[in-house]
Amino acid sequence: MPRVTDNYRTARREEIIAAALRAFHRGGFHATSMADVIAESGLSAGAIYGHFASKSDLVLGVANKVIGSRIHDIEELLTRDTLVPPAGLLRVLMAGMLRDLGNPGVILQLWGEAVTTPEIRELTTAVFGQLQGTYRTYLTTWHQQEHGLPHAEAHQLADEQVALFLSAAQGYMVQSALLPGFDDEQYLTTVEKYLPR
Amino acid sequence: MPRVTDNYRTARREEIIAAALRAFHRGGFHATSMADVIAESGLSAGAIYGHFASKSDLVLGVANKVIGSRIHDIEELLTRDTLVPPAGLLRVLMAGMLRDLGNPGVILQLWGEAVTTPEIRELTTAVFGQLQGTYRTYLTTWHQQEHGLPHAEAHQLADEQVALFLSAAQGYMVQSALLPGFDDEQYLTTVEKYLPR
DNA sequence: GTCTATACCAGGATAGAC
DNA sequence: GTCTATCCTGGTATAGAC
Repeated sequence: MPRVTDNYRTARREEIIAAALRAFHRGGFHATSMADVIAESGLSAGAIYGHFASKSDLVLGVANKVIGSRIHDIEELLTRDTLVPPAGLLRVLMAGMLRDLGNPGVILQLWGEAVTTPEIRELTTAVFGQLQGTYRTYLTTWHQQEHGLPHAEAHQLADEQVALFLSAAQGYMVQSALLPGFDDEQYLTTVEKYLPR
Repeated sequence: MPRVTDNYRTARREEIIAAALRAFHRGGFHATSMADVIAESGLSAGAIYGHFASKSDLVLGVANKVIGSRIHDIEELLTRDTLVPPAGLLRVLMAGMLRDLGNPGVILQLWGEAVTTPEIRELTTAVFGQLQGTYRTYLTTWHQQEHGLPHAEAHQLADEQVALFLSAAQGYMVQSALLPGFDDEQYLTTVEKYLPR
């Protein structure tokens, strides 16, 4: 089992995915043809179909990439031991998203796609689950440490507050993608001010 | 200028739009073919192309319908003189949306589409603008009446809080469409509890 | 593994009769 | 205004050489 070849394969896949992401970023999933992706990648049809069985397979690959980065961010956050306020999580997540996506539009497209495409839906469900879980854990710890609540109480509080933070994240994405004069700094400040601390 | 004919025309258009909405609701904008819409409407290709120039024209018609209902809801709310708490607005808006959409998925698809299609984007921008404006007005009045704040102060407060309510609405849609165990009543209760009153 | 060239088809749109 | 039948393009995917 040739080790070098494996590395090569995955590298090529990444390369293609990156190109596809750029292309989709411009035109969305459906308006973008394989020819566009091919042009963007600088490769050929044959090369791409050697790595991805179909266009939807490629879309799935891109979705995994986009969403995998989020999961990575979350896990990275969990390894830290300094406890920033819950709203701070939001800052980190949104910054991470902008960093490696450039623009939150692709996320909205993914959500739209998730409504009707089972595979994509599974992905988004998984991420929301992760996000939920992370925030729940975070908030529970937070309420214990910061307000000295017993675990059970902290947990219950966390449980009911999770949805708000989820909304704050989702609202950020929608508004930054579609609201002309969106001011992200202003938004995050407001969230910090009003969401539970 | 035949008056009856005009009524007839718009009625047909509505009929077609309703059928298209049902079809899109099942399969999304892109996976749904004109053949699907035609079957769903019980009409023929010729009939539909007599009323809509193209598929994207039809999508635009559907978008206008979906989004027009929201604007109508908002205006309806503004005519009332009893002032419900700001979070109550949310209740009414979400209920209205579910009433005549059945399911918020189409909204997510619309957002995804808005990212790359200028005409759809204009529509969503318009609605967000309306929503923003409505909430701003509402919150301003609310803070004056409920907390006796002077207008300027109330206005400023309203200004910074708007984004939160927008997020609450957007989060509701995303979560109810894509989060398996979403409990809408629970969500609204939480929003009422934590968002500014 | 990658290239070029091409087969093949889904589906949007139209022509022409009624 | 609406119908049926059909055209035709854009775009996915493959065949076969290198």
